[in-house]
Amino acid sequence: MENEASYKNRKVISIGTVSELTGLSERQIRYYEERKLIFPERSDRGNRKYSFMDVERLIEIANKREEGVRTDEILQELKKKKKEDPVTRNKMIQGQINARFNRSSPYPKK
Amino acid sequence: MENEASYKNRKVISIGTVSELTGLSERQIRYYEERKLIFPERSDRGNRKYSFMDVERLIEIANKREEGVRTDEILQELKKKKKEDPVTRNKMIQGQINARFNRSSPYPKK
DNA sequence: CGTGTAAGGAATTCTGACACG
DNA sequence: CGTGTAAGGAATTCTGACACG
Repeated sequence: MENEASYKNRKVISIGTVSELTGLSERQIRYYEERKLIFPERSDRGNRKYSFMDVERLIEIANKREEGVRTDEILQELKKKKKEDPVTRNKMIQGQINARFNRSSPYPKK
Repeated sequence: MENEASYKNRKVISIGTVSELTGLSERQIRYYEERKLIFPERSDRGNRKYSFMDVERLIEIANKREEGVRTDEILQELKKKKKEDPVTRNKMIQGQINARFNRSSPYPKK
């Protein structure tokens, strides 16, 4: 249950550390959030928290930006990638299976 | 190269977050470091940084403490465990890999 | 021994805005 | 569009110490 993948998605890294890890300025990191490219969580008092997955995505974004790709183009690429990715399809199918399974459950949600 | 295990050992979590994750006070976390039970890294400005592995160890420590085990006893148990655990050898090798990985970071400590 | 707390300082993070372009 | 920066405030973290025990 507590597998390695869970570490990758836990939002526990603060923006200063993410800045060091990615080489991006905090300003850039916040801007990419504004452009819907990343979605950090917030701590109780409002500090952004990122996962290793977010850090990797930011590095990808940084690479694209170096090539001159605009943030809205990067956003489209990320959306497209999601659909094309064969793993995503499996997950979507799995989602449908789960949906059906849940629907036929003898224990309705309400 | 960028395997899941590396996430578990990267020291990127600040003490406030570790406190939330473990339920321990910052005072306690710093004290366990003083007693050589954990070894966080330091950021440029001297802020402690912990890994998920550290968080798990702290939870273990907290459980022992609840049972009334003293910190020096916990220290002995950890040492003993290290020798007995066949996985430890592999982790030590992983540690060397991480050390190399960190050394090649674009952001050296100094 | 293990942990709480007040103390003072230094560094972190946040938001909204102006600037350049 | 994308990013730098100064601004002011609020929360974070650090160390060394006193307290209780």
